[in-house]
Amino acid sequence: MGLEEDIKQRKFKNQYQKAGVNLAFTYSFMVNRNMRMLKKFGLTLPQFNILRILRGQHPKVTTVNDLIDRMLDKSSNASRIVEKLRAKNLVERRVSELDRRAVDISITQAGLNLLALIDKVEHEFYFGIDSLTEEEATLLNVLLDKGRNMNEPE
Amino acid sequence: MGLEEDIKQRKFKNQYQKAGVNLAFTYSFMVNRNMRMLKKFGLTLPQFNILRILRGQHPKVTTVNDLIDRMLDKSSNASRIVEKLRAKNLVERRVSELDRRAVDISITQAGLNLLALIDKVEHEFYFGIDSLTEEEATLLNVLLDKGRNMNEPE
DNA sequence: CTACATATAATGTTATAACATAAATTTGCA
DNA sequence: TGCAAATTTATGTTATAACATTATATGTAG
Repeated sequence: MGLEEDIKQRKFKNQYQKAGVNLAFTYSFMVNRNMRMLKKFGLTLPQFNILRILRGQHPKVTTVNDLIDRMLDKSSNASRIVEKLRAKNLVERRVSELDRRAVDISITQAGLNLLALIDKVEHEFYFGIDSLTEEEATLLNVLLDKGRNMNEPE
Repeated sequence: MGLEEDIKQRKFKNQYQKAGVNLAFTYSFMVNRNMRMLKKFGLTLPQFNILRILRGQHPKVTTVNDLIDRMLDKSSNASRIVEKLRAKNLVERRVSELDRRAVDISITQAGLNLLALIDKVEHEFYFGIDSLTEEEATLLNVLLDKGRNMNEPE
């Protein structure tokens, strides 16, 4: 279904305006689906994203600052999300030896096990796997990357 | 800058996985910018979206149910967002004559004036206007529409 | 006409996001 | 060295989102 029908009777002034709305609508569509799926595993989307970053670094540790850098949404609540994960024994937290301000975080075996479980349905996080060819998906990525290059407003 | 550099050192298994992450990252990029801009006008993004729906219907009225249908994120808090707008005299609310459960909402002249002001910087909501050709933007829209067609997971 | 199901909006509650500030440590430099 | 500035994380506060419930009105079957 095209965007105009999805959000009902709206004309767009140009393709750039439509792309902005389309991006938001498509994201919302995707993220609702992802949240529903993750809920079955007892995770929120930010918790899942942080777990994945930690797995990517494993067995190296990751500081809170590193997490914030790599998070998609740059939330300032990384500490609290980590604490939620720690309460579930999915991560460990330890004051860094080198810099006692910093906190080294690492994923636990339980965390790795949970992610391994989620990996089995990972395709549900993919976008367009049912409907785009590999070439189309590649092109979509190129266009998204390119579209983010904008001039600073004012 | 490409996605891999933006979120630092990550390899994707395939273009569909990358597209899912890319969509979230690009949306976050865009929405942060939009929120910052709207804040100057004293609006949040959901408030702005509702105002625009109301303007699209103007001078017809719109019920809360209609709003929920047309909202991008299907928030269940439409009533409260409308109340925020009413407190700023940007919308009016009146119990429907035909169905006394329903509430007719309409944008006020002040609301129209505010949107007219924002219209002048509307291009900041556009995606890719600085970097995509019209053809590329059109193609992006086609790919997003197409990519949303997925099979229902279980 | 009554009783019950449905529709519509508002509200209560809990969790999270956004923003500001605080506390502890490190760094750089006079 | 000593001290201000910067860095890193945690926490306080307010606003909003998500989810459930309630209140009121309408539709409908008997």
